[in-house]
Formats: sequence, C-alpha cells, structure tokens
Amino acid sequence: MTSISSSVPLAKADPREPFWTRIASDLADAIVRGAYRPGDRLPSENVLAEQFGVHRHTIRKSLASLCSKGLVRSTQGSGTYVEDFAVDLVLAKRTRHQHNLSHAGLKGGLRVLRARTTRATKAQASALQLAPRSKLLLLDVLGEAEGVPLHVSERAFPLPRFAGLDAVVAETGSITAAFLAADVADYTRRESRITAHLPDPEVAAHLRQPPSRPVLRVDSVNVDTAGVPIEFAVTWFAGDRVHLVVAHHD
Amino acid sequence: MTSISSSVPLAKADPREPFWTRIASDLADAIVRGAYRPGDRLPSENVLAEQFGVHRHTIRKSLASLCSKGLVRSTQGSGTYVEDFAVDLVLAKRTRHQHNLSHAGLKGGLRVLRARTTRATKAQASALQLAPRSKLLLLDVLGEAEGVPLHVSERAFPLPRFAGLDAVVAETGSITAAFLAADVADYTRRESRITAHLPDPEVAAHLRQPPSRPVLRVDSVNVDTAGVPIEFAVTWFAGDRVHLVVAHHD
DNA sequence: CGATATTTGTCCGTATGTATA
DNA sequence: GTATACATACGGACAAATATC
Repeated sequence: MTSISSSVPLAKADPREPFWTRIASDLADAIVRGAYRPGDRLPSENVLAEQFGVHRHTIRKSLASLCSKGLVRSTQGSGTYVEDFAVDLVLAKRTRHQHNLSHAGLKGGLRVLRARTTRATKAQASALQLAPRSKLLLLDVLGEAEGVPLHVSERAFPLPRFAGLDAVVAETGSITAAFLAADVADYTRRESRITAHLPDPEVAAHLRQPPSRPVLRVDSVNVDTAGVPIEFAVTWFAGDRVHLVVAHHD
Repeated sequence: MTSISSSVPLAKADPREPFWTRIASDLADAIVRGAYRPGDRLPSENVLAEQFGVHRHTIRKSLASLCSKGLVRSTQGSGTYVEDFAVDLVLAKRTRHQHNLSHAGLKGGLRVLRARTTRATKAQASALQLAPRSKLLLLDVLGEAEGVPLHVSERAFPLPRFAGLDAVVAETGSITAAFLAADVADYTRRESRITAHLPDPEVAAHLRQPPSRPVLRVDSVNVDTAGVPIEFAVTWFAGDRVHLVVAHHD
C-alpha cells in the first residue's frame, strides 16, 4: 500500500515545525498536484492518521487548516471532500492581482523568482514600442493564493525608466506598489492575447503541476495614463486552477 | 525510404479527383495535425515529387494552392515554409464568427454537426436563467476557416422560443442569421469564462488534432437587447490555431 | 570573401482526357 | 462525329535567390 508519508518522509522536516502544518502542506501538495482532484473524497481521518503515523486529532487540525483555506470541506458522517477551488481571475482594463484575489476572499501575493537585465527581443520591442535590442528589466514572478501557485510570468520593463523596480516588487509583492514607487500612479491593460499550451518543464515545476496538464498563456501590455507601454508580460496560468473571466461591458 | 504516397496510396482516391488537390489536402492535413509546425520548412519540391510519385510541376500546383490559402509561403532558393496561421479571434460584447474571420481576410463558416432537444442541466439552466430541466435545443457546431477547423461548440437555446433555429443555422452557416430569423435583431455577449483543457477524443477528432495538444474552452452567454439570455455556449478552440484576443476598452 | 550545391521560379515542350459548341 | 478549348500530368532546361562551406 502506498502511503503519502512514506514518499515524503516526515523525518526530513524541520523539527521545530509542528506535525500538523507539515501534514497540511503535504495534503495541499497532493491536491495541487492532482493526486486528489476536486470532488474526490480524502481517506478517512483514521486512515490518514495511520498513514502519517500520528493521532487522529493531529490530522483533524491539518484538515481544519485546509478547510479554512477553502481547499477541502468536511461533512459529518460522509467524509472530507476536495473543493472545486478554481479561482476566477478577471481580465479587465484595470487588472490587479491583489484585487482579483481579495475579491475571491483569498490571500496571496507575488514572489520574484529572478531579476535580470537583457536586450529586447523583436516581440518585446514591438509590444513596448521600443527600438530593437533596447535594454529591459526582466522579472520572473510567481503568483500565489493561499500557498497555491496560480501563475508564473515573465515581465519586461523598459530600462532606464524602471531601474530598481525588482527590489520594490520583491519587498511588497505587488507590481502596482512598485509602479507607484516609480511615479506611475495609474496604469491600464491595453490588450490580452490568450492561447493554450503545454508548459515547459520549468513552468510546470513552478506551478507544481505535471507537464502533461495544459496551461493558459496570456500575453499582455500595460500602459500608463499617457498611453506609453510600461510592461509587457507573458503569464502562464495553471489551467485547472484558474478561470479567466472576461466581462464584456460597453 | 518512407514515402507518403505509399502510406496513403493515391490509388484509393477518387479517380476523378486530380492528384494535385489530393496532395494539397494531404499536406494541409499534415500541417493541421502538427506533423509540420508553423515555421518548419517543407521537404523540397523535388523530394515531395519523389515521395508522392508525381512530377515536380504537380507538387508546385499543390503548393500554389496551399500558398493561396495562406498555409505556406515559398521563398526562392530557400524553401517552402509553414505559415504561422493562428487566427486572432476577438472576444467582445458583439462577437460574431463571420466578422472575426472576414476581418482576418479569411473565408469560413459554421457547420451543424448535430441538432437535438434535451432538458437543461443545472449549469445550463443557471446560465440561461431557466427552471431546471427546461426544454433546450442543443446544437453541435463546427467553425472553420479556409477548410481548417478552428472550434467546435455545444450551443444551448431555450426551446419554445427558438424551435427550428437549427435549420436556419444549417442553411446559412450563421448564428446571427438564425437569430435574425427568430426576431432577434441584435444580441450581445455577457461574459466569457476561459479555461485550458486536454480535449476528449471526440473534440480532438473534430478539430483534427491529437488529444495531447491542449484546447481553450470558453463558456459564454449571449443575451438579447432586453437582457434575456438566449444562448449558452461551450466552445473548444484549437489551442495553437487560435489566439483569443481581449481588447480592453472602457 | 568566393565557390558550389540546393531550392524555387519560369520557360519551353508533349500527351491525354473532358466538356462544349 | 468533329473541332475547339481547357484542365491535368509528365519531361526537360535554365535563371535567380539562397544556403553552406
């Protein structure tokens, strides 16, 4: 019989970390990876307790934490079920990661995976209306909600103007805040171009999903109030954790 | 040496069908299936001539036809290359298949694959604001451009109101025309919900793509000028042949 | 840089089947 | 039936652009 605890041994964990948090994140990982899919019933608390080698009350504490995050729902006499936790992300003129999540009652933020400077490719230069091979600041960013990765993106910013932006994003976890620090009080999205792909291994690893599960790729351009392009982003969304919603108003 | 003509014998073809049309559709199929991907160079005319067992001039006629359809582009001295033929489909309040294609300079239309009446599922009833298990007209529709399948959709229409709609769609190849015949002079799209999936075998077959290549699924609701829902559609778009574009205006 | 091979573009021709007047 | 026009298919030659070394 396969036990989750045997494939990811608890022994390796930080001894100061309580068992229940480790078990909770193990279960969350199993759900995110698709071992348990929305609608599935988790093994009973007693079975989980045996698998992880802990008391049932410890499992209950883990499940309660997952429940409060909206990942599972327990029903007395029936079992604990994986919730359909796909997040609606609204694509609109004023798209803000934070606002999108808080609207769904979730907590999350952005994490900078890598920052570097390069010269613009043809596609980047044309999207940002720059001369070919202009200098750019490139940020690889991971977007999360409740510890679950929702998207990874490569974001390009014109460089004399937005030098040092990476530090602010890394500190605040917000692009909007970083733009504000660079004297961009407001910005809007001009266009989004959506395609479906299989993720390359790096993207799949960041999204913690198998490369055989598809992702949504969104290419977008943000412009400041003067209409000058300030950001060209390619974002990969975990296909089954995210619903992109387009609200068609006038 | 492997020859395409041996794996797909020309002998089996309709004797009245010219070789060059058969070869053209074979090549188009290989491109659509992904055997040759955008940017790839096709084998040289001489190689193709040998493979298909025909004269080079016959191959040239086939390629000329593909070229006129925009599937390939030939460059003297270099070769014949598969064009990046992904179509931009704009998601907007007034989304019309025909207009989208003609804007891209393409010819295409809708083909009714199946028509039937059922009772509404929970999702359909809620989207169309109907009582559960109301009667619906269900249409399976294939959308094409230049003979290349772009999307398949299952479209649900409330039934006392839109009886006979299928006949008009089948005849005109246009949903808009069918709505017009049912006294709906204008309609708009309320919302689009976009996800990435792997297609089930039936959808993949209709789109003529392997089930391992992802598709975009778009759930949408159309309403008449009074705001009454008149259509709930689930559309699967061939992921690499379609770019969904969202233009963000005010 | 030049020499050479490859690949498409264009022209000459021949032969055959089919539709039309 | 005959003549004409057209589409199809094969054969060959060379020019022009490109790739490769």
